[in-house]
Amino acid sequence: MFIYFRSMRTKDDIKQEALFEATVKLVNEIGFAASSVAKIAKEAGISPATIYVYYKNKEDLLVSTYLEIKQNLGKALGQNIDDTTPIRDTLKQVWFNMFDHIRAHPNHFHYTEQFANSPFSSLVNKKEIEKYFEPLIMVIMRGIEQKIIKNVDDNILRAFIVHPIVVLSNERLCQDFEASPDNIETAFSLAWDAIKL
Amino acid sequence: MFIYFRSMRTKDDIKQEALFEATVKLVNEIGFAASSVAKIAKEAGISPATIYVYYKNKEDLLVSTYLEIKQNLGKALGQNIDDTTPIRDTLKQVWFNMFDHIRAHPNHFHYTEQFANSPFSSLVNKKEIEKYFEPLIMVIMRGIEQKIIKNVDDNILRAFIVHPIVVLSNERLCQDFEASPDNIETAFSLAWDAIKL
Amino acid sequence: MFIYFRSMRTKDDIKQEALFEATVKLVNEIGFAASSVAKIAKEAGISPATIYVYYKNKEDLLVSTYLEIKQNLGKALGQNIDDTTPIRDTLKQVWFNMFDHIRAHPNHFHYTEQFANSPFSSLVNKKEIEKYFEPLIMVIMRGIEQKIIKNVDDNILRAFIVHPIVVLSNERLCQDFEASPDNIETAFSLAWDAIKL
Amino acid sequence: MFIYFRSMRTKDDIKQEALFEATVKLVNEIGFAASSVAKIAKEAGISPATIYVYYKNKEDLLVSTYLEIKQNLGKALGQNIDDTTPIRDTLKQVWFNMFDHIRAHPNHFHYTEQFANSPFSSLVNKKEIEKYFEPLIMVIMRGIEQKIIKNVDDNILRAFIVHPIVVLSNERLCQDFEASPDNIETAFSLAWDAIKL
DNA sequence: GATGAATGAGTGTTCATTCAT
DNA sequence: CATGAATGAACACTCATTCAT
Repeated sequence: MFIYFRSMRTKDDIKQEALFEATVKLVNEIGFAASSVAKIAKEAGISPATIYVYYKNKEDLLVSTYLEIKQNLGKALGQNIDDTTPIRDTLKQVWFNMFDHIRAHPNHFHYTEQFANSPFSSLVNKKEIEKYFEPLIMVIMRGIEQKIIKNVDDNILRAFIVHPIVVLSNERLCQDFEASPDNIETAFSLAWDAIKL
Repeated sequence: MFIYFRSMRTKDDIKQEALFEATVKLVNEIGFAASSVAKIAKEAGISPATIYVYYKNKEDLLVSTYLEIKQNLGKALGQNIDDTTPIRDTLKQVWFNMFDHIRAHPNHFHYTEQFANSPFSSLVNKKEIEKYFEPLIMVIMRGIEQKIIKNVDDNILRAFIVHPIVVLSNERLCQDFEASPDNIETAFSLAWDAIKL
Repeated sequence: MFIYFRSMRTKDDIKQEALFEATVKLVNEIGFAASSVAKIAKEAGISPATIYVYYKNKEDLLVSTYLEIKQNLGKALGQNIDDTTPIRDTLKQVWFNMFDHIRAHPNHFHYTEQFANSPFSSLVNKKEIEKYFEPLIMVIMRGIEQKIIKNVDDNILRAFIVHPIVVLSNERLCQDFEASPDNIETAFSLAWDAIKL
Repeated sequence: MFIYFRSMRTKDDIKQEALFEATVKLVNEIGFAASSVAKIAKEAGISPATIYVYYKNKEDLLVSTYLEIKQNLGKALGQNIDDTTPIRDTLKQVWFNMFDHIRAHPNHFHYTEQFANSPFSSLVNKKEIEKYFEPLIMVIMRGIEQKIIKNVDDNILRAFIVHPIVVLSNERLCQDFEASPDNIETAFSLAWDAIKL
């Protein structure tokens, strides 16, 4: 009976998963612009026509893949966080969560970087993406209220508490950076110095 | 006859300049992936075949355009800087130089952002690019030596003293950020807090 | 159990009827060439695969639809006709029958016009179609025998007593023609003048 | 020098002519819907990509081909006509002109029939086409004014004086009709009987 | 130096049809 | 009986690049 259920696992899921992995892998290997439908299909071991059984078109495939990755990242960020912990410790936890997640899924991260600079980028609802990162935003707001964090423009704060992680994780920008716990901790202390009052 | 030669030489330069502008403009308007040789040629008012008189191929055109922009940025960064000024003031000058340059040439900046995430990115010699930014690097090194700036990994320092400008200037990342002198000054104070000892 | 079988048979008929209507509707709306199997199936509310339960292939579906329409037209033409009525009155009755039928089923008519100019046209047996129009042909032959109608080539007679109706009913050819009873009667008088001795 | 001029005949014209002929030939042989860009290119002995050097897209190729044929037909219709000839004789001349032209270019005629029932048909300006047939229209109007031709709806008159030619020339509609001078003359006499007062 | 013409290779996408369920 | 899944073949079209002039 168990085996029956396993075999019932619809081909849907298998193919769709293969497509997701193939898409991410190919974008990592040959870049976004060069990742054609035909090549993705070949990598996934299916016919190009089959992609259109699962997705409306290429855009749908790429955007869906992006959203899934972003959602997973959002989930990972909010782990092991509670309201009772001091602001600094909470931010540090988020900081490490992000580094850990990116190191565990480097090519997922690379995919999002590529996607964000592609023409498809404008098709995703930024507000919806931001939803995934609400926990982080809330902590920062609490810090401002408690006069622990500088009360400056949101964008500026994020440029120092979020983007440095992105930059340091980006192989293209920081080719020789070793993401050791020490280095990550050091980087966080700079970020904290930047935003703390 | 002399005039003929003169006009021939002039024409060259005009064409090459037109190509540069057309390339940057088109990448800004329709994105990197959609900027085909044919469209660039049309925008520049020349035949696609003529591009191959000036550049070996499309890659050469795009990379050359990138390098020229980067070189100009490097030059702009080093302006009004001398060894006698205090480290903080020097860095602040560089910081404002960069903001001013990006605001004066927003689509040059946008081009480099697009280029950096294209498949052509890997073709440029990073070391050569870094050369353009030597003045900035020297100042930071002096700061470390003088125990004014934290003695940490290069990449980390740059993530806080260079990339925040890039992030804040990127319309996609900071859609609603107003690059007012006040905001830029504030952002610099955070950057300085991050790296100063 | 009995009811079950009944409902199964009914369902068949419903599907086939839905397919007929969907085919005609789609050809009217998007044209013959653009009417794919997938779209017809969607319009009929069934799976594309189901079409192949009822028809051998696309060609079979389209040809069958054509033949059914033609048969209905043939039946309509022969209504209210008998041998005792004078030739002219009989022809006039047929003439009006045809106009009435076309106006009652404009998209059936449009379908046949589209079909006739499609690659599938050559697949239908012209003789079989002609069978449907035997009554009309018989009247004309009687008219010739009775020396009331000119004794000329069949094709010529038909070009004046049948095709004018088709032409005048064709929206593409006669965009601004109003098929009022007066106009139809007038048109018939021209047709009669053409063929009468 | 003559040879020089001959060799100067731009490749343009040769290819464009080949494309015209290939398009018409293919539509005659396999029908409008089945005439793909690739097949037309192959028939013309060029690469599919080359078609896009001469025409904006498939639609442009097909519409241009149609317009050229229609224009030629229009020119042919108006030959050997003057205002002094009696109405009937003039119409007869036009009638024969049309038959002659269609018989001289049967596949040009077949192409227009196919085109008119294609989705591209709606893209041509009907008024512009009608311009080509102005001479014929003028003669009919003169006939009405002189009370020689019945004063009825334009569409009706055309259904009897123009379309019979089209019908009789259409192999699909009149498979076994022999377009002998006698038959054409006979057909004209029916047409005249239809429209004359 | 400059280009119009030409193209093989590729693009994303839809097609009619089959088949296991 | 009915269908979701799957696909090879075809579709219209664009690509970067070459070459004769």
